[in-house]
Amino acid sequence: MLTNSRLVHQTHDHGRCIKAALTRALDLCVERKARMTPTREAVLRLLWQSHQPLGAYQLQDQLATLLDKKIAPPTVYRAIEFLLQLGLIHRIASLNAYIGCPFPNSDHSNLFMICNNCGSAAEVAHASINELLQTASDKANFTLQSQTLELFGLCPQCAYIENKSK
Amino acid sequence: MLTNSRLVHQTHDHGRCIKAALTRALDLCVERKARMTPTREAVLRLLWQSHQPLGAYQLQDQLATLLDKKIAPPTVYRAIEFLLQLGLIHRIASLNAYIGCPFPNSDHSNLFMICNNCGSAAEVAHASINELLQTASDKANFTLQSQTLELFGLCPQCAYIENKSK
DNA sequence: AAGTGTTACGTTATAATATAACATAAATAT
DNA sequence: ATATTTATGTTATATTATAACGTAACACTT
Ligand SMILES: [Zn+2]
Ligand SMILES: [Zn+2]
Ligand SMILES: [Zn+2]
Ligand SMILES: [Zn+2]
Repeated sequence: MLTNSRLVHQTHDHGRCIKAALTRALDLCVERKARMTPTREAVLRLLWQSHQPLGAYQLQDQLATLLDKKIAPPTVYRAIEFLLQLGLIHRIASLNAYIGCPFPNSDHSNLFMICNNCGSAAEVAHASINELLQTASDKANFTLQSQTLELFGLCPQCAYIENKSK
Repeated sequence: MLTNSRLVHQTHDHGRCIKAALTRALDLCVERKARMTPTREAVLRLLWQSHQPLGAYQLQDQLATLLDKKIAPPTVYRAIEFLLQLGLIHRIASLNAYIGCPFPNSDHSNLFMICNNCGSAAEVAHASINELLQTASDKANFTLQSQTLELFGLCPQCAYIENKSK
């Protein structure tokens, strides 16, 4: 079970998260002969600014500040599309939002644990869940191609606080 | 494993599906002292007209025909909201679309198998998947409250046709 | 039956998310 | 240098969803 769940839900040296993500991204770009442009890098940075998914228009706002110029929606969506293609980020369908992928190299069917209270989202690659989904698909004669798996609830921190206040 | 997958992906007496859904809905309304109005019933009918999820604006179009009058978005969304509350329909987040629930009584965390080719969606309540998701959440100290689980691929029929044509 | 509160619907406007279409600029290849 | 590809700028618009406020229908009390 590959996950960034500990990290996401605890205070940590977050500068490292960002730096590591950028390094991975640059490596992947070299490998795939893709170009990491300023806009694309800025979007990736913003998506790693926190462990909370951001919407396209939140990104747009923050890009204006970061790049010090107005960016129109198509540009934002193009950068998002590019990063999605490379597997550097994911889309959280139930939130219409995007988040950096902590392990873009490993070919994974991912799962997210999203906190209803603080909005943080941890990614989990859980082999046995994926196997079970595959088995269930097989049994139904369904040819599984992709999946959206988003769990909502309370992260450890928020659950702790909630319990305390009772 | 509770599922309507066989039914969804095969030709069947679909009138029965619709009739059964309406009966269940009316029963539930009596039980909950909720009102099944013409608009609400029409939306439910439309969502059972096929086993494919429909978007709110598709519903709007079809409502115009079915009720023989123009219906504005808020009315459509109100009916959707009502049916969602009663658990009579589900929202498919990755499609922004809605579909009738085949077993609204059983308290279930559901899963959908959605065909990328024909758009049909089967619902599956799979206890061991849910248990595993619960276990994974527990391990991560995550308090699971709800889930979105949508599998995309090819339904048996479409997979069969695809194989044949190769 | 009349009055009262509640629930649902009508209507208009608008918010939020996403893409189409076409022009320009920058990078890469020949 | 020129041609080709790739990325971005720009304008307009499509798609999904909700806010706000008024009216009508229903249901309960008296
Ligand atoms: Zn971090
Ligand atoms: Zn939290
Ligand atoms: Zn049917
Ligand atoms: Zn199909």
